[in-house]
Amino acid sequence: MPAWNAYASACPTRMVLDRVADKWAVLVLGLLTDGPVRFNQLRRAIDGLSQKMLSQTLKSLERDGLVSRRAVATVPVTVEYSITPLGRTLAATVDALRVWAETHIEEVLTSQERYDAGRRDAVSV
Amino acid sequence: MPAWNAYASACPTRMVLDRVADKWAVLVLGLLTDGPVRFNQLRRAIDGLSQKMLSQTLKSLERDGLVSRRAVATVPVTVEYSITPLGRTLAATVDALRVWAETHIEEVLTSQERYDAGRRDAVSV
DNA sequence: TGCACCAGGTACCTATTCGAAACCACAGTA
DNA sequence: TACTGTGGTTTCGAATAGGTACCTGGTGCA
Repeated sequence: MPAWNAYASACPTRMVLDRVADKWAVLVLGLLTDGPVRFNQLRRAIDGLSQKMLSQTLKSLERDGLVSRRAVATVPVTVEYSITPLGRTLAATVDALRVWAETHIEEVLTSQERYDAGRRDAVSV
Repeated sequence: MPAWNAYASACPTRMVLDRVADKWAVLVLGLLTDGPVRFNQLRRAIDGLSQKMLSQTLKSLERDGLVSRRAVATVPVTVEYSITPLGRTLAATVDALRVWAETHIEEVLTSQERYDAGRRDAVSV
């Protein structure tokens, strides 16, 4: 355990941020917490998500071991995606972020309004 | 409190993710937890950060009420940036994410290696 | 006089990203 | 025969992010 330094470039923790930064990834991860979902089910569930981005996102998530893919030899070959235990722990952590957002969003919005309304009074030279 | 739905597009919590997605923002926020820092101090502290991105990042952070800006009328006019109480709570939450990354990074890397080494055996048709 | 440093702003240019859409093979249905 | 739905891949083009470089403008220093 080399005690990763987040301030060094090329830090592995940066990768986690990149994954969380991907809005589709967190949405997919969130949907999968309730159980396995098929490809086109996901596509229809998340508005604005193209099949390209979905397959790309799922590939990344699978590569990171956050979701698992299972192809079922049904009539037209359906593919089931489910969240892994590891993915579940990340989803829980991201959820903490969601809680923060819900808790403090009003403060942030208030600050933004004050800022956008020209905070000339805030200039404390 | 409308119980924000993260699955609806244009959700405010999305904004929080976008902010966390900005690697420079989290790094700046992290540096400011130790105390006020000046503009060029930040720039020198974070390798690879251009002044354009720094000023852009600081502006966003200030707009969101996460950091506060204070211009000091010293010899060549220095500007001091410090973290706000609100910013500190976000930094703490993001820190949880960092902890997750440090804890599980090896699992993720292992998974990636297995994936990249051609997981033909994983095809379970 | 010329250079450097402070805190940025601005213009340009490139690389990545991402959506739209076409294409794939297969099988059931009308 | 033609169309639908399954799970994707590929290509194209537009938008955006972000780095480089140059600008202000005041001041101390050589």
